[in-house]
Amino acid sequence: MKLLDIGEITERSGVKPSTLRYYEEVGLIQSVTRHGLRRQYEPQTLTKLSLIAFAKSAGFSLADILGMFTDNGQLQFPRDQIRARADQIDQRIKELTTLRNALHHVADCPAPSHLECPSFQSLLKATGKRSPAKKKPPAR
Amino acid sequence: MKLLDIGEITERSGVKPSTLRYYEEVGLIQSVTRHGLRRQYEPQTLTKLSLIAFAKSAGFSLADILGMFTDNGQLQFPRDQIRARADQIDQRIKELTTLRNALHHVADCPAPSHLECPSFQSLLKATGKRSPAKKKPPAR
DNA sequence: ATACGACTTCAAGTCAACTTGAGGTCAAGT
DNA sequence: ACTTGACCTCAAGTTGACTTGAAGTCGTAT
Repeated sequence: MKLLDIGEITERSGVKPSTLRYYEEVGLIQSVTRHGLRRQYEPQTLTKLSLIAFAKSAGFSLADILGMFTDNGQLQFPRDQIRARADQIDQRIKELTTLRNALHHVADCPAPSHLECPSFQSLLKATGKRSPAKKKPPAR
Repeated sequence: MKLLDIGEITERSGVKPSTLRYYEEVGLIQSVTRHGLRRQYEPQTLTKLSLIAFAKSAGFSLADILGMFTDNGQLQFPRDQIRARADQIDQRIKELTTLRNALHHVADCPAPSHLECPSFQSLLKATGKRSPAKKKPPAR
């Protein structure tokens, strides 16, 4: 089985060497051996990196992702967690949709200043009033 | 015109005192005077905070938001910027929708391991292959 | 007059996910 | 034998948006 240099991994995955070393440091990936000092990776590392990119784009943190691999390196992406995340994303989509509609409205609204636009005002109320405790959207 | 203590602003806006001081430090809000050492805010600061919360949730940074206020403190939310942001959000919505559908599929897919699900594989390819340069979604 | 508690300042710390920089190593090509 | 350049390590820096902590001030109620 042919092993890959870090440069090759970078080229084929788009993930920078510094990031790869960082991922190794936090335990996300491993290099199987060294050629001199140089890390040698198994080709399947590329798949793993795709997996990581995917999970990241789904809003999982690196720590979350770390938990998705079993001790023997197998993927274990619990289905209920996936569903939960899908629901969060759904929620986020709804928020963003409201936001986008609001923005479109504001952009087209003939009121001289946005503050005078009634929709904008009620939008402000809606955005500003919720959650005097937490502010972050569920899935970034 | 009745002025408000920082505690009152906090209570009515949900924004913590430390955050309010920070916002003042970066020039987003101002306190009009002091009562002893204590900042006193005009009531319209609450509106401004709603505005800030709104813009933040639309994906604008504090620096962006700072640029939306003129020197005399008036709101100036350029319509073309708004449209551009709306389009970015639209794009993000599409990405998230794809993602959500993919997640739902994966959660329901009968393949024993996700890696064996063909849709998941092509999904990985799609997520992992784009942009060997930049990785961040446009509007978080 | 004194205590209380709500505020104040300022510097430093936090978080995630990396990136940067200085200085070093090593295998392969000439 | 030597140069090249791709890699290495390790500590420290970066970013944005705050938060925390220690030590101090002040108005108001008792």
